[in-house]
Amino acid sequence: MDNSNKNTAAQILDSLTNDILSGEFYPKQKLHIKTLKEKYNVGTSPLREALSQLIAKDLVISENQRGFYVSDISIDDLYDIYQARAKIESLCLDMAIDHGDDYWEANIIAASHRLNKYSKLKSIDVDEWQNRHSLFHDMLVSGCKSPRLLQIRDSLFEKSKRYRNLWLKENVSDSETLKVNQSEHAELMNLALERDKNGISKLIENHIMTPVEIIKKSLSQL
Amino acid sequence: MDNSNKNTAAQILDSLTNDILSGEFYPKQKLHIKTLKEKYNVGTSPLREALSQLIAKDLVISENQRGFYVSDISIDDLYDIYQARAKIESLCLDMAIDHGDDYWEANIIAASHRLNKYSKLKSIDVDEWQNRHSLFHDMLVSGCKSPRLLQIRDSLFEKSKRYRNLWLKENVSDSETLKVNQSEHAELMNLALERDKNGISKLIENHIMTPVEIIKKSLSQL
DNA sequence: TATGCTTAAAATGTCGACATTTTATGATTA
DNA sequence: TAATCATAAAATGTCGACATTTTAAGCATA
Repeated sequence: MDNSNKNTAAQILDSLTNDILSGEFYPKQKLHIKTLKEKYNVGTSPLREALSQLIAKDLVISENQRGFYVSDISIDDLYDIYQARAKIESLCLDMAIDHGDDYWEANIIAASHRLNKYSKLKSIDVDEWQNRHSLFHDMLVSGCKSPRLLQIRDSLFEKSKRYRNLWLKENVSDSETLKVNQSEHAELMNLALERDKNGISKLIENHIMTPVEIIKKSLSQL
Repeated sequence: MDNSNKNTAAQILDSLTNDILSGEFYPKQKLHIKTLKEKYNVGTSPLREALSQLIAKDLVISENQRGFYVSDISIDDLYDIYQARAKIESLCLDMAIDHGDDYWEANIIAASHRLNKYSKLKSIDVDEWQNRHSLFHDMLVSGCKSPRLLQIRDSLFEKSKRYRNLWLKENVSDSETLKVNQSEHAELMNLALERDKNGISKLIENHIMTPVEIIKKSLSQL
């Protein structure tokens, strides 16, 4: 957020990441050094440093002497990422139920309330809904005290954003979908508070996998 | 392995990674640009690109204008990484049991045989044992067809190497430990072939967590 | 002695230039 | 016409220099 304390490389990393996730750069697109330098008004070094980090994050691939490319997307990858997300989320919830305390419960209830209220509005801003939605799920898994697993969860979620964007635009305003979605959130909260591992495991995997079919359709139309 | 087709940055990345994992650079050590340039005989750009990738892999941290440091290790992190590894490995095995076919079974049996034979030798080369051991576990999870989960598994395993090295030197030659270890491997194979998810889940988590206590001791002596 | 300030040394991060490799263009030949 | 080769253009990857920031040293002051 606050770029004032970041060096050029870190700032470009943010911009590039955002531009890839949002789809401004399309999959497999060649990323010409010269073009990027002009676009972001920077020199070679910080740009290449940012690209190097994106390579490690699998958002960019490179071939020696042949430059950089936005990594590809595919239906297989879509399915794989969401599948992995579902399993990891389930794992985190499992551990959260083991370790969650009163504050964990309270945070879930509060986040649920905020999401609930907003979902009932007539006109919904996608970004705001997304914030509240993310926060609700964050609170659910926050009881899982494993930094590494939560980090993996974050990184998978970030990767899924490229696909997720296709879904959000189409469905967050669809009230029928939203209603189903919202009842699942209520149920998730109940199962968490009841510490029902098996129940929440099944539900969360389904919940996360829900968009996949819709995204798959959008994808095959491209 | 074959560096001929890699650019300087990629080569240094390998060297740096290895030197950090092996402990040649100790935790929290300052990584002076100038020193590294002389050590690896390279210029600024490829060096900083390699460091950038190590940042993304959490092996290096950096503060703007204050340089690069080897990321720290701790008992908490040791525990967290191994815990995460145990859970992910269990998850992969679960999926492998769902999807594994005859070839999967055959590969497990073959890898088990190779590990078995080598473990019975009087003098054991740590590297060779490590190779066969890794391959056995690789075969077990290979039935899990999720590239992302396997990638996460690899990355966690790499991170654990910094700690694992402390254990290996002390215990791979200890015949008593090795015997227990070996019987667990046999049991893992049986459970996989019998498709016993619950059984293998418990065993693998224990198996992976075994070294933690020993490493913890080594760590607190440092 | 301890604290704060000034100045010098060292280190970081960025830039533009250059050498090398790849790609595109166009001519030559079968 | 198609294929091959030579040449020119473009792009990549590396280097060393330079500006900026941080750190250390030395000095003065309380």
